[in-house]
Amino acid sequence: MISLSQSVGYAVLALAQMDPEGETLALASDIAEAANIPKPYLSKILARLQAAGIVEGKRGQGGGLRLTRKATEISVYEVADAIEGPEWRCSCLLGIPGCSEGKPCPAHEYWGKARAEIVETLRAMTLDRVREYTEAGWKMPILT
Amino acid sequence: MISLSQSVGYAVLALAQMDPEGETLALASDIAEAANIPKPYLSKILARLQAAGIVEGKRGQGGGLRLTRKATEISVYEVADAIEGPEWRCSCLLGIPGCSEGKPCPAHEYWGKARAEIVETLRAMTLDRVREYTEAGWKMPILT
DNA sequence: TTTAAAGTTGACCTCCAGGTCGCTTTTTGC
DNA sequence: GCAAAAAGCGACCTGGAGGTCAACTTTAAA
Repeated sequence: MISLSQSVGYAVLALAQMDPEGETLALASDIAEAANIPKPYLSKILARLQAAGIVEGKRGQGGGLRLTRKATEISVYEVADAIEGPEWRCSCLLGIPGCSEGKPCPAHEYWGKARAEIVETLRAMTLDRVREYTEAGWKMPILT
Repeated sequence: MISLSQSVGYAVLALAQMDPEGETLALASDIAEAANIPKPYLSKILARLQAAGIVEGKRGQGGGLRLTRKATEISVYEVADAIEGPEWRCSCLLGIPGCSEGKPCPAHEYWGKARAEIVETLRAMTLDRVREYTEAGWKMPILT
């Protein structure tokens, strides 16, 4: 498998459901339903996003969650950092432990360039871009 | 993490240790030592490579393993198929279950192109190319 | 024919991502 | 002040990847 973790996908989709201006509050349960994410699991994801300062929660009746910045200023790159930690950018294509600039694996040079392009794309992929897809009718597929 | 599994890396490195002409037999324990792979785990990897017809084992005293084809004719792509199954090529960048052509996720189009390039590179990355690195002194780093 | 060298196999262990549950805490409206 | 509504938190379960072990089978050399 060549991909980010499922949790990052959930996080991106959840954030794309929220008010792009970061003004009105959304309920965690509404987000979970809209994005088709198990509610309890979404809580944990939101906790990480909160720790990273991407969302802000308000407790109590009438509470909810909102983006701390506008959707145009939040990238998938940043979300991946918040969920997986910054190491996700440093992985080796062949999964070889200890592979690094000093001890490059046979695929290191190629993968370094390809990964840099992917990272750049993810940096440019902001939440408002993702919203274009979700607003165009895309729904998280339901698990079997 | 964006990478293939560690097992694929082990498999590639193990194969790169063997006679590129597929003639002389190599001992599993020698391969394990040369490539710095836990011996018992290597056995399981070799079993899969054998099931895929990439290597051939000969039992008994004086036995060992050899490539069934020349190193120039075996690609990392093929090895990944043997170890992970053919699904590794179809994964979604965001790890979203059910993402497909019919139900593309917001990163689907971009990732489809990027993945195709990666796959092409892996197809062109044959074992003899990998050997160039290992012969140039590269060693699998030792785990802590 | 024995024996030691080699690969083969299945059971088992550990760790982590993904996922679930129920309780706790905070806040608002009445 | 109290009850309901919301987020927050910690314990727990599950499956698969990575890894280990010991027993088993095959085979060639002595």
